[in-house]
Formats: sequence, structure tokens, C-alpha cells
Amino acid sequence: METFLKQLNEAQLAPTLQKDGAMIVIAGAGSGKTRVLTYRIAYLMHQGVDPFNILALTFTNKAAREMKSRIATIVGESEAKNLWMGTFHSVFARILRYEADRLGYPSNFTIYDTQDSQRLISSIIKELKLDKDVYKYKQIYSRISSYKNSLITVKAYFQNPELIEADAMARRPRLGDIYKEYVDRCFKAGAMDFDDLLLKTNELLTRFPDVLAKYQDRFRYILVDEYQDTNHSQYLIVRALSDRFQNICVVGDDAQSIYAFRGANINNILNFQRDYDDVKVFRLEQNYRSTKNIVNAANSIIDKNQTKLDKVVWTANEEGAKIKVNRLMTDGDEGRFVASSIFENKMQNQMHNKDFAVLYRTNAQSRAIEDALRKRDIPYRIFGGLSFYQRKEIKDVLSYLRLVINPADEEALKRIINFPPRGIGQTTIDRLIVAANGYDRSIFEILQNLNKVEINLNSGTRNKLQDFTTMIESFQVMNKSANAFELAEHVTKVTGILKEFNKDGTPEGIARMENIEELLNGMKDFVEEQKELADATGSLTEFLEDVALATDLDNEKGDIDRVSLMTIHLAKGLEFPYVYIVGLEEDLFPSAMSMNTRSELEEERRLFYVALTRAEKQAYLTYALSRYRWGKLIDSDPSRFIEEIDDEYLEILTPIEERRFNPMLDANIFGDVEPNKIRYKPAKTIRKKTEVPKKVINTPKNLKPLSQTNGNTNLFDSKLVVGNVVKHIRFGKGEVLKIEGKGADIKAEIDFENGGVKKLLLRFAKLEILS
DNA sequence: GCCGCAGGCGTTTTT
DNA sequence: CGCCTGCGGC
Repeated sequence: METFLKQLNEAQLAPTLQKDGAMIVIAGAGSGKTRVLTYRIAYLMHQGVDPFNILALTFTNKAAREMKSRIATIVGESEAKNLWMGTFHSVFARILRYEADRLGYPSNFTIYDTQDSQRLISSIIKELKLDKDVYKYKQIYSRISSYKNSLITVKAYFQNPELIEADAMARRPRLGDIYKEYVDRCFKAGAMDFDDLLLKTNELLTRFPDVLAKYQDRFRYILVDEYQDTNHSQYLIVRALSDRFQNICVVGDDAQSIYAFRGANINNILNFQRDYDDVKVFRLEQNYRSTKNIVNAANSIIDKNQTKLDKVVWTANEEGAKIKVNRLMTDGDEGRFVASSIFENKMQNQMHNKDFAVLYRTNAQSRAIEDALRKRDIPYRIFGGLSFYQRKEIKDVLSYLRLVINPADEEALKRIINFPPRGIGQTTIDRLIVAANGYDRSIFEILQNLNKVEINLNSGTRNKLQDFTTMIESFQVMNKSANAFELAEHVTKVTGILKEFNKDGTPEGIARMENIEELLNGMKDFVEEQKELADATGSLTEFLEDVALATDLDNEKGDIDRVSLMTIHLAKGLEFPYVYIVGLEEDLFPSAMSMNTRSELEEERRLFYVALTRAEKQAYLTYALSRYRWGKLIDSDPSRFIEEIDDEYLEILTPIEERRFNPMLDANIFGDVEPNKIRYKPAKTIRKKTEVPKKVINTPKNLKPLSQTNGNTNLFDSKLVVGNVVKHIRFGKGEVLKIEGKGADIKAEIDFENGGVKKLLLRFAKLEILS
């Protein structure tokens, strides 16, 4: 143990050795907080604390696994395996299964994912005959979700006139009714959504003092990672559980709070000292991850935020290279730039693919990057987006399995009762739902008692329903003796799912078959692993739970040498030598949806901070002047975040290669200018349009508009004539070119009318020449 | 009840 | 652009 502790610096050692009481570790990016958590747990055990009494809540299950295995190397495998570690959702799902009967739930309850929940809400809106344009299911879902995260139950909702009023004002007076029906239907289906896993845990701990006492006694030492991202529901759970022993250690960084949209409350970390007596505060401010340049640049960004804790992150690392900023014409160019840059860095610096990450604000941005990487044969891996388990064919197979475990599972049943097609249509399903609601039973119970209930169905339909019911029942019988893999394999054959995807022979169908095979392989591995675990119970249930709560990161096979593509949110906690942050454009990053209030914008800024601090050696920032969105080319301005970094940390580049037109290089008609000496600077006047008065002038002699490019209103081609030289150049709208030194100073914007160039506006583009 | 097609709408971010 | 929904012909 002692030798391990030597790996910690003084600041890290203090919280590690603090055994009892409430403590908060405010840990800057890259300051080794995972290391502190790991060693602190190991140290607790070394001091004689039983691992059964330690609960550690992490942000991903992968983080929990990694920490656990590191602890195992210190204290030994057999000890470490008794630790309770995992995400809030997975730890409390497990507890809820033990205690389910208290809440009237079956212990094998289903976990509805977002899609299941949204489909159910959508169906309820239809059943209540509400206008789907007013009651948009996604909005209703997020509303209900935020109620649950604030512990506003249906009952609490109806007792709160302000909430009812607010929804009525928003022209959605029936929201409470939808909420109530949704909750009832989930309960009847034996299903919990993601938010329920926290809400019901709270209910469990509040309603049953003996249960609370049991878990308080059990979890004598509680550690929470990424505390800045806990929501109110999670906060209350932690408070309740830690109330007796008050041995609570939370670790977090307010500067990295990026989950307000799902209810994370930054005040949880800002107010921690008020919540417990005699709180010890520790700060980890030395960054071990990044170069001075990156750390300082990141600091200069976060300085712009008003809401923050007092903390100065610094590093003893080398100065490092400046952050490279590059402007591209289109998102396609951006992808090509990233791909060539990765290629060159690999060559020049002997790096591996896995040393690179491309980070973006929205999942949709991955496509352009993927295309470029594929063309260059650079292997990559995408995290997030549509995960494997959310794919249609996978969810179909899983739905059969869910139904076997929990026949009340309404969403699973509706998904597969007629897939593959077996002649059971929407009308029949609607009638079944009506009957189920009428008898207050699940749909499957109605199916099992078709002849005893009043329902209008012809004999042909009855037979089809009977066949379906018998088939599911036969799976249930098989489940008693077969393992998860054997059952799943049987199901895919008997139901005809495999055939269904095989029959058309399209590449798409084949891909889906392969996905199902991959799922089966995964289940086989799972079964094998389960055999080795002593405490493994009903394996199919556990498999389905893993699947429901798995994040993409959890499934990472670490040894594969690939470039990582992911959203910035997913990148939290990770680090890479080279990081490309792409799409730095106004309305994209910061997102157009997040610029209404200062606090929203500050969260975007923290997100940018998170992105930049992922980089160890080198960061790249890129943006495109126009980008495909919804199938249309939309023009964009550089993100304000680029300007917010102090200039001294930046190196402004020209595009490297694969360009079609490069105004900066093409503008080198003034002669004698080395391309790499031409610098681009985003001008602040771009957004502050009032600063520069708009003045219409005649087309300057030396800048003659040529033509508009294929209906693309964001780029235009021009002929630039200087002296005897004629050059074709392509401008982006609103572009500012700065070539320093003497020479022409041209500011121009082209105004299009009826597909042609009407006039030049003296304002936007600026050409200067480097001396 | 099934299938194909037109049209509409949407993108923050995730457990 | 791509997914989902709704509608109409079979």
C-alpha cells in the first residue's frame, strides 16, 4: 500500500488519507481525481473498512470497472470484487430489484429506454385523442422526465397549481393527464424508465425507514464521482444514504458541469459545504495531462464564465504547441482536413490511431468526418449516436426476450406482436389496449384469456393471437432450462426474424442479420462470463439490464487501434494526445438552442472547456463556412469561442490539402507570398454588424463577380484582377480575408438577386498582404 | 391487413 | 438528408 501512495503528490495525498467525515474534492481537469478516488478506496480497505460497506458512484460503468480492477491490483482480487461500484442507474436498479415488492413492482421489471418511453407517450396522446401537433411526444417526454428528476410525482403535480397553470399557459392543459396515464401504464407494464430508477429509489428510501436504515448501515463510506453532474433526485439519494455515518466524499469540477439539460444541478457542488457539518475541502489544481498552452488556453476560456468556484489550474508540463485553428469551406472540407492532418501526424510523430479523437457538438456531425476517414483508410470508432442496442433489429430480438422475462412489458409486446408480420394489425392492437385498460390487466393477460374477455375479434385473428401467445409461452418454458444465449438463438429461428431480414438479400438486410449474429455472440460471451461469477443470478434478466443501462463507452474494446469519434459530452473523463474539435460555428457550438440565457451559454462554454482539456499534446479547432444541415447547405460564422481564447495560445492555419478552392492560397496572386505566411483572422465585425456601416458601392475594378456556384448561396466565385493577373477565387459569404501588409484592402459581400450577382456590398471580406 | 410512397419535420447534448 | 407517419391501392 505504502508504495502505491508514493505515486500521489501532496495535494492528492491529503484527500486520499482523509478517512472519515464529509469531504469535497474540487478537481481541475486532468488533475488525477480518478487516481485519488481509486487510492482512497484502496486506503479505506487497507484501514480495515469492509468493501461491502463502500459504495462508489461513477459516471460510466466502464469507469467503475477500470477503477475496480486497479483497486484489485492493490488490495487483491477477492477483496475488490465485493465493492459496490457503478453508475447511479445501475447500482440503484440492482437495489430496486431486491426491494421491488415493497413498491409493488416485480423484481424482473423492464427498464424502458428513451424510445420505449416516447412510444408509450405517443400512443397515450393518440388514445386521449389529443392534437399531436400541440402535444409533441418528445417535448412531453422531456417535461415528464424533468418532473421526475425534481421528484414531482403525479400526485405532487396535481397538488401544485403553479405547474398546472404553467402547462395550461403553454397550451397543454392535459399534460397532467398524460403524465398520470404514462406512470400508470409503466407500472402496469412492470416497467421503469431511466428517471424512475432514481425516483423510485427515493420513494423506497423515504417510504420505508427500515430499508433506508439497512442501506445506510450498509454503505458506510460513499464516494461520488462527477458530483457536478448529479441532479436533484441523485442528490437526495446520496444525502439520505450518507445521513447516518456522514462519510461522504464527493469529487467534481464545477467547470465541467455539462448536464444541466438532464437536470444536473450545479448548485449541488457549489453548496456542498452547506449540506454537511464540518466539510473538509480539498483542491487538486495541478494538471498532469496537458501542455501549458492547452491549460492556459482553457483557463482563458473558463474565465469568461461568471458562475464558478475559485480554482486555478496550472501545470508543470512543457509549453507545447499552440492550438491550431483552421477554417474550411464546407463540412466535407473539414472532414478531409481532419483526415489528412491525422494522417500526417501519424507519419511525422509516430502516433497511433487511438491517439486521436475528433470531438463534435452533435452526433449528426460525425458523417462528414467518417466519410473522409474512410476514404483515407483510417480506422475509426464512433461512440454514441444510435447505439448497437438501439438498432431496430436488435431491439426486435430483445423485445422477444423482454417479453419472456416480463410478459406485462407493453412496449416490447407492441413491437413484436406483428413482427415478423403475422396478420395482426393496428386495429387489433388498439382493441387489445382498450380491453387491457378496461380490465386493468396487461395486454398479455388479455391474450391469455381471450375467450373470457369481451373483445370484438374475428376467429381468424383470434387464432393468430393464440399462436403468438403460445409461442411466447413456449419461450418462457424454455427459459427455465436454457441459458440466455440458447434461448435467444432459438427465438431468432422460431420467430422467423432471421429469415425476415435475409429474404430481400439487400446489403441492408445482410447487415441486419450480421448485427443479430453479433448480438448472439455477445450473449454467448455474457453467458460464459456469468459462469465464472459466483453471484450470477437469472442471467437473462441481468443481460437485459446490462443492455438497457450500457453506454457505448462501456462496450469499448480498449485494445483496438482506432481514431475515436464522439460528442464532447461522451468525451468527459477521457484524454487523447491529439484532439480535433470540429464545427466551431455559431448556432452549432454554441448551439442555437442554448443561447437564450447566460447560464445556457455558460454551459456551452464549459462544454468547450471540457473539449479542449481532453487534449494532451495538441488541439485543433476547425470550422466550416458552410455546412449541410437538413440536406441543405447553410452558411455559418465562426464560433465566438475561438475569439474567446487568448490569441497567444493560437496558431491560425490555412487549410492543408484536398481543397477545391482556397481563397487564401489563390489570393496569393499578389505574388511573393509564402502560403504559410498568409494568416486568417476572424474579424469581430462579423457579428457586430452595426459597427461597420453598410455601404453599397460599384463593383471595384479589381474584383469582378463571375458567377454564383450551383445554387449555393453561401459560396461564390469571383474573378480577381490585379494588374495583368487574373485569378478565380471562391469566397464564403461573410468571409474576412486578411493578408497583412501593404496592398489591396478589399471589403466585399456579394448580394444575390434572381440567381445572379446584383451588387457588391462594402463590408465583409478584407484582403491584405503579408509583407 | 399489407405495402409502397409522398410529405413533413427535425438536431442539441445522455442514463 | 433521413426517419417516421399517414394515406391509398391492393
